[in-house]
Amino acid sequence: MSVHQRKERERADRERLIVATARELAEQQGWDAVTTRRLAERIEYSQPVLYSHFRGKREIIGAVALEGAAEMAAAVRTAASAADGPRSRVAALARAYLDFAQRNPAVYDAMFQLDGGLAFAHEDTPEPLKDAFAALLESLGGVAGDGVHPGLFTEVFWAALHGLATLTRAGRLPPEHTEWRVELLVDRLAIV
Amino acid sequence: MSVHQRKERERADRERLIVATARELAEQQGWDAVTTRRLAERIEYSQPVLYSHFRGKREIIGAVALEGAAEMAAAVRTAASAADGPRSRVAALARAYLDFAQRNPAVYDAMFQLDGGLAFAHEDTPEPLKDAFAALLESLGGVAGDGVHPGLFTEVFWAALHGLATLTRAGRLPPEHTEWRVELLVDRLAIV
DNA sequence: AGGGAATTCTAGCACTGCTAGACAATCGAG
DNA sequence: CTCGATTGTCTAGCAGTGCTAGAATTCCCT
Repeated sequence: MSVHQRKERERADRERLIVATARELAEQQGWDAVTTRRLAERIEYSQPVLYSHFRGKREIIGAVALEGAAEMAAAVRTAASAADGPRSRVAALARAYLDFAQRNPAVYDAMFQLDGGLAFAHEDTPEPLKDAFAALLESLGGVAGDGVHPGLFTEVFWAALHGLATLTRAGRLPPEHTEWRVELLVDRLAIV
Repeated sequence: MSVHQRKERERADRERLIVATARELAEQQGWDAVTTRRLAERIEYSQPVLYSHFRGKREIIGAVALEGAAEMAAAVRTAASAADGPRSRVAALARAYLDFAQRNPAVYDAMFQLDGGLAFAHEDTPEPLKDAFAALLESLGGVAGDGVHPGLFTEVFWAALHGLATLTRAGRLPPEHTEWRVELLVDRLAIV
């Protein structure tokens, strides 16, 4: 019985190793460099081992995305709770969001840019994704303004942050005045 | 002399055919289905012909993106000029933008999601891209509000639209209340 | 009509995600 | 402690990708 448990533990360890290695490789050299061969070589197993843990590359991306969602939710909550007053809390949330996207570009891609095979906006959406949205809602729901549905407001605010994050990182927006853009966004959208 | 001209004309025709076919194929079956082999087969030439017109697949995507940028600029200008009053003009612009993204998903991907090898926010940015931004600026610069740089305001508004477009299309936002989101965005961001 | 230049195609490289089937390690029963 | 069976892992390969060298063809001009 104990042998079986040990094996399961080792298997779970290896699965975590795969996800962590994929993430590391993606952050270092981009997702294009994350091939099944390179990934297998880095974890010191052969390719087919990957397929005994995940259905395919897409599911590995999905696993990185879920990990990232949990971290982002935590980062956003931490930043929001450290601020006082609704205005500065929203601003802190926005900065934390953009900061996370900039510091973990590959993870952010896994979450929103690539196909990780994850369902969104359904009841079968994985818990970490729903929780990440909930983390935004907690701080944003209160500044939606009268008669505006908190969820809808959060969606719009989130979309704006997402747009800033992706356009900036893709070189579509000059990276200089990021802080001013955040200020403008918070000042206009949030009703304090 | 005239023979040479005819050849150049035919060559230009073929180049347009390549771009149009790539776009068509991408809209029909997604960019993943646009392989050099399939594309070559559809234009009834062999693969290497593609490389006598473009450096590679990336440049073909870039060509589709430029075509799309020109069309989007036109669509935005048309919608804006048909509206009266700054408020409804901004709303019309926003709807036109999101409408374009929804109706031409592959083109929108070529412009903003994929790597078309295009430079942004530099002086060597291709003209159609600069003009598309200019089209937004024309209608948005006037509602930036006192003391807010029109270009910066346009960037933020654009980012918000881009976020809505991508998150909606990727299934990250439920497609229902799109119109409400637009209303909220325009009401809050634009100062009329 | 035929030499020369421009154009196009055939065939192939190194790579991708993924998998069937051969092989090796491990476990439980006698 | 040994042996058969099960589990786990690897080797080798498939069909596909973007891209290119060099052969083959077509076309133009004298």
